[in-house]
Amino acid sequence: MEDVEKSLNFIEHIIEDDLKNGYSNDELRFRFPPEPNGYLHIGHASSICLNFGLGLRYGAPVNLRFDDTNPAKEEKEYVDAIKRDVDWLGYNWKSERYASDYFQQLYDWAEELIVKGKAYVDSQTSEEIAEQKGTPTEPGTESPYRHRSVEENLTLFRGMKNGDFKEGEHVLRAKIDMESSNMLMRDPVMYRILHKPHHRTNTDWCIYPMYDWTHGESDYIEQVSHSLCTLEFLPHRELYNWFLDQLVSEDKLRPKQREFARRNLSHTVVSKRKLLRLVEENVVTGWDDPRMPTISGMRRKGYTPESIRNFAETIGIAKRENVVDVSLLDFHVRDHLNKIAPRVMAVLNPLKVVITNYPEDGEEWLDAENNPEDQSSGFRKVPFSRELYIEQEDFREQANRKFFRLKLGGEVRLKNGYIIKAESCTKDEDGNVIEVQCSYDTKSKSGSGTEESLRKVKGTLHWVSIKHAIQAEVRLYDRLFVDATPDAHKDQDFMEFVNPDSLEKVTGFMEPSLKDAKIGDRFQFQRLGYFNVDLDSKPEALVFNRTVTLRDTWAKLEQSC
RNA sequence: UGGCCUAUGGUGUAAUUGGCAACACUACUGGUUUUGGUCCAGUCAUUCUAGGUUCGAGUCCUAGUAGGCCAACCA
Repeated sequence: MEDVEKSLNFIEHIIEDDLKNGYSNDELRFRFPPEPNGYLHIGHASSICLNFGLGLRYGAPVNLRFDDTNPAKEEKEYVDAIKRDVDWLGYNWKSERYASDYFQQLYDWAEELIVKGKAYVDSQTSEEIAEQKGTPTEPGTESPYRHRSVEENLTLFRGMKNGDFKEGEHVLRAKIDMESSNMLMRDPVMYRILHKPHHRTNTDWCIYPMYDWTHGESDYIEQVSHSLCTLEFLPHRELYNWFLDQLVSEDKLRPKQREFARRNLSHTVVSKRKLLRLVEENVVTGWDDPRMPTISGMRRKGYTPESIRNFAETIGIAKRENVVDVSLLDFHVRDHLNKIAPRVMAVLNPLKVVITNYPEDGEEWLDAENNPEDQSSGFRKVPFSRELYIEQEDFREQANRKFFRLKLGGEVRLKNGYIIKAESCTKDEDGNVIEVQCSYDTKSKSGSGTEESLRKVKGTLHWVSIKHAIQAEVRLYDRLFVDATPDAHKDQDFMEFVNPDSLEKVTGFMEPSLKDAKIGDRFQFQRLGYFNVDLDSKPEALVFNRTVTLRDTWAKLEQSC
């Protein structure tokens, strides 16, 4: 009765089948295996939610494993950033692992393969090896070193390990099938010489295992039951299984690799190379710029972990090409923020309003509801006085009846305050309205219970008392790209689609309750959107980011007005 | 010229494995509302094509078509 039977995705179907056919629930184990060579982005978030979500669903442990087999690209800084991001998303890993933990075991197994005649040292250049690899339509040819003796292979491999050779002099290759229709089975490289210090093993090793020789074996060591990766690894599965065949013992669980389609977000690029260009060419301010699709960027922008998890859950997982519309992410961000974000009033594009029949030095503190979605959030006080700011867009000298805002001779309610009527306005020499003179209905105060206070007027505006307002920098973000698939155009560089107006900085005027806002605090600026306090913010100089606008039916309607 | 994967509304996923194509988002209607927000109700599909099997096909068979992946000492 409680929850409607949720339909399973294809990965869950596989697991359910395995459970029916002999796997026990406590054999289930997953892992999230990033290479620590960059920052995590929304695509990784989807994979994190898949693996950790499965862990939660089946009560199974999930390891965080760093695939750190290439010291040329990897750094501790990224390890730390990745841990912080996964943690922020709200997931707990059972155990923190590193492929580098397994270097010795991997090496020992490699010697075993040599002894069994399943691996050999090749002494050709990488160009020669590539040449012999053939093409997808033509078979490869065998290396002249393919039939070295076990003794010679062992001697050479140990020499490689001991640092007797320069980079590129030798590699260790698996001896499989140079004519396989799967290029990866044509004697793949297992080890290469790299005289580079590793962020964890330092100079202990100068040979490093390749991905294919490392990943499945690491899964095996950790007894991962289902090793999930993206579709481009599908051809690797045959090799994954071949390596496992060489060393799996009967009494241990044999990991399975299964592949799913990576999620693509519209109006976004995620490749490290492209994000780096955005950073280097100063299109954004850094990897955590709120416009970046990195987890750190989304965190800074004010997205909540819950909204990202809900998003990942909603889009699901499958095997076909996809481009998820970014509006779905926006929906989940709004959906969660609507429930948790306190409402406040802030004016970003001020127009002065003078209440001519309000006392010159008058001031009163009105009750304002913090969140109509959350009764427990209570009320706060908001100051009212004779001179206020409203948004410029909220006043027109004249307008048709679809304009539910302030116009000359018309009435409108000030949120939490009084009903006012626009009597006149003054303009500068260019004809721009710079001030509106209004009268207020003295008995119409919100919540006072008077007949006047219950009057219905079409339109409620947010506002702020000028003399009480605090000023703050507000950063208004828009999509970084104007095209849905910026990097899918053959003849155009993705940089051509950068939105020139993705950031606008304004000075906002806010109700004084915001004075003590702390970095990361989230608010709804009523009628405008959700905002949070940026990292750059200081107590005396607050900085807000617009996380996402409110849904705006009026903006669409406006053209027709 | 080879091998492998995929195809369901504008978008992303479902369909008890052969039994009324469902859910969410978007868009559009209307209602409620002291946020043009939220909330509520409604509208939007020849399941890539053509044949076939069947009482019955998104699902099975055959032949096409389209898209993707594979030739790093990257992961």
